[in-house]
Amino acid sequence: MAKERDDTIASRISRVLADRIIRGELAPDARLRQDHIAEEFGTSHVPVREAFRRLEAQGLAINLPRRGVRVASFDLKEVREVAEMRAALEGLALRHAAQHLTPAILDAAEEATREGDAASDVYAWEEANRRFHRLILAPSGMARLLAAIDDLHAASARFLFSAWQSGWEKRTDHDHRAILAALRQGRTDEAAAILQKHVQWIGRAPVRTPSGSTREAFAIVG
Amino acid sequence: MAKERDDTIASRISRVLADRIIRGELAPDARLRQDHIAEEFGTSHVPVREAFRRLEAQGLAINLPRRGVRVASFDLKEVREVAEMRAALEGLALRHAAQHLTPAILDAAEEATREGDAASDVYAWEEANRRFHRLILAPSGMARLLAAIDDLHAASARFLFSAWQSGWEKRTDHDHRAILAALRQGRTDEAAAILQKHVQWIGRAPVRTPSGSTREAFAIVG
DNA sequence: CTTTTAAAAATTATAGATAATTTTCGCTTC
DNA sequence: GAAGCGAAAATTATCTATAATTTTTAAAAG
Repeated sequence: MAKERDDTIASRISRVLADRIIRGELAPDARLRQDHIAEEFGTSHVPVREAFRRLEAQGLAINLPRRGVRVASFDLKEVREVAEMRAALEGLALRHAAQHLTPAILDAAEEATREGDAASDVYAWEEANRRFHRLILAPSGMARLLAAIDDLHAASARFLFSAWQSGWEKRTDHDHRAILAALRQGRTDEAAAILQKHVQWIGRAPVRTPSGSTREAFAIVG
Repeated sequence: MAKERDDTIASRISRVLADRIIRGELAPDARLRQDHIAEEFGTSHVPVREAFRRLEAQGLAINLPRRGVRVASFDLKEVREVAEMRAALEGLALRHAAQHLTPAILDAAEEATREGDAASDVYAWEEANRRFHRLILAPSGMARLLAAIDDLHAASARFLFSAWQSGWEKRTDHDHRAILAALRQGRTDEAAAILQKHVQWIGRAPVRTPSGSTREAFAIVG
């Protein structure tokens, strides 16, 4: 079992808080009070503050010195920005990963696609989708690039969960299959082109606002 | 004068350490001892640890839990990786910035190019080069993208200072001028294409190793 | 002369305490 | 009822102290 020996309290707190922010349990602009969080985790506030620095760097929280840390807010402009950054970086990663892809990896990616298609809620779909992308990009072996993409996926997931609070409908992911088909035939440029288009597809869904009315929310659905 | 009211000790420490790492005053793999740094800055080690988390996120340091923080090391593979990430992201930023560029901005960028050409040492050149890139990309208004590019520029500068320890020779930057010419004529795609090629140009220089022999070092020179 | 071992020193990670600042909330005034 | 004011409470940022762990040093054994 993975001992948490090489894991500080700070990193554990930052993972848990990141997850809550992504899932929307912590709403945009919500204050993150260090002493409250410290108490919840049964620690002092020192590791909590270190966790905050991590969340800041990931773009999930913003720090206003002396006035506390808040969950970062976002808007359609940022959804577009993240989509375009993902297109640029995932395209790059795929071009490098292509030559290292094995049939086994592509089969695993296809399985992830099937699981995504069968997902009955948005959380299951997101997990499968993220696994698909990671599977085909990780063989690039570009650590810095992959870390940047991971942070963008976290942002994407947040947008998605915010927009699709309920009412996920199953659908067949034709893009994923087209990407895999192109990769299997060695048509890397075509695979990268589909991928770049794919992650820039922004879906919209109606969400209920706190005031009871309805507005449109936007999110990356690739 | 800029009061340091909205500036924590931690952020000041992280800026100073980042600068030292970039300039090579702190060598790759050098240990960063929190108590020593705390003493130097006349603080306790708590803000030092927060600064470490920032450096980690920037890719300038790596943390081994319980075993301390070290200056991140790098190799030719990472130089290439950063160059390609810069090409992808700066290309994206320029395409968005183009429509917001004014003659005044382009004039300022041309002035930065002239200053870079006239620079007599690598530090002055890097400063002018970074200013050129920032000037033409900032009008994109894409905060997350620009922050990512800033971190990549920090990495680039580190590679550069590591390779060009001495012996900087003046040269005229034709790429910068070609980019500006294309932008002035509204040929955005051409400008972006030159920029993407430009930042992937990797120069090489001989460096003396600690053992007295000579090897080749590589760095992004755009 | 290398390897092993054990004690000593240094270092990290976290807790608990405190000063400074900001936020909250009730009271007053318009 | 809105706007301003001023304690009181809450919160942040930092420091000092301490337990746990790692690294270094040096001596002992092979």
